Amino acid sequence: MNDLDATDLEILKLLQQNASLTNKEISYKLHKSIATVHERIRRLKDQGYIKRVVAILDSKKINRNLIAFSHVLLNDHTANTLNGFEAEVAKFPEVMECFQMTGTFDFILRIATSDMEAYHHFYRNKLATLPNITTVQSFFVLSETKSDTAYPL
Amino acid sequence: MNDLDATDLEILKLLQQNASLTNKEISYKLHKSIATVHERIRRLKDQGYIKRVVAILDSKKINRNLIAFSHVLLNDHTANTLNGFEAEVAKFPEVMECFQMTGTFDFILRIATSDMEAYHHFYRNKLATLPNITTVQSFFVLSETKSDTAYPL
DNA sequence: AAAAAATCCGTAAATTTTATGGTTAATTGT
DNA sequence: ACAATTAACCATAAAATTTACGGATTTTTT
Repeated sequence: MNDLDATDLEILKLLQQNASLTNKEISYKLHKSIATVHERIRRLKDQGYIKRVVAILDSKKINRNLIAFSHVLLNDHTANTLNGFEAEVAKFPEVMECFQMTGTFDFILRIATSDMEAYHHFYRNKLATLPNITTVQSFFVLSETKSDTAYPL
Repeated sequence: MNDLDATDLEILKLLQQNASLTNKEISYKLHKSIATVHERIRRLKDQGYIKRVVAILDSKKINRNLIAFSHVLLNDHTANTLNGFEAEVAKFPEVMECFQMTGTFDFILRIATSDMEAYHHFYRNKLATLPNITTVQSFFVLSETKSDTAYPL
C-alpha cells in the first residue's frame, strides 16, 4: 500500500492544493527534472492514488448557498433496504455525498440547494418519497470555516 | 450573480467532473471553437466561479481510511470563543472541513485519520485540548456511497 | 438603423506535455 | 564483494495544448 517516497508525497500535497501547477513549477519546487515529475505523476494516476482532477466552484457564485447535512434513519437494515436507499439517493443531484455511518442513525447526506425553499421542495418531493425512511434530521450550514478536499499527508 | 449562459454552465459541469479535459475536447463536446472555450474558462476563473482545480486522492490508497463527522458544542457563543475555536481547529490537518451550523450543536467537523488509534490520538491530544468545548460527538463512516465535489447545475 | 458591445473563430507563437534514449544510483543474487 | 538487474533520474526533441491576437459575425443598446 505504501510504496510512496517523499517525492511522491510532496507531489500529492501540491496537487491536492492546486492541480493546475505545471510539471515545470513542481520540478522547481522539488529540485527534480521535469521528466522525473512527469513520470511520477503518471504513475500516481495509473496506480490510482490520484482518482481524478476536478474544478471546485464557488457555491455562493453559482447560487448553491444552502448546504444541509441530513441524518437518515431507515426502517430496517436488510440488504435490500440499504441497497435500495443508496441507489436511489445517489441519483439526486442535490445529494453531493452519502455515507453509511456507525451509531444511532444510518446515513449522512450532504445536500446542496439554492435556498430553503429549494431544500424544502427536495425534501418533500424527492427525499421523503423514498421507501423505508423512518426519520430525516437536517442541520444547515451557517458558515464555512474550513473547506478542504486535501487529505493530510 | 447569474450572468452565466448555457455554454458556461456546460463547461462548469464538465470541469467539475474532470478538469483534465483539454479545451479541444470541451470544444468538441460543446460545438464551439477552442478559442471560445478557452476564453470562457479564463473568464470563469477570473470572475471566481472556479475557485481552484485540485487532485482528488483515493483515501484508502493513502491510508486515510477513517473519516469521522464530529458535532461540537461550545460553552458559550461569544465572538471570542467562536473565532478562537475556528482559528485553532482550522490549523489541524486532520480537520478537512469545519462548518458552523444551525441547531442543537455549533460545529460539524470532517476529520480524516489513518485508523481509530490515530483518531483517538487526535481527539485526546489535539481537539479536546482546545478551550471552551462542552461536548464532541463523533460518527464514523462505514462506507462511502456517493462522494461528489460537483454542485448540481 | 447606426453604433457599441459581446461572442465567436482561425491562426500563430509560447508553453507544456509526452516520448525516447542514455546515465547514474540502488538493489538483488551469487 | 561484485557482477547483473532494476529503478530513478535527466536532457533533448517531438507532439499537443495553452495562450495571445486580430478580425468577422451576431447581439444589444441608443
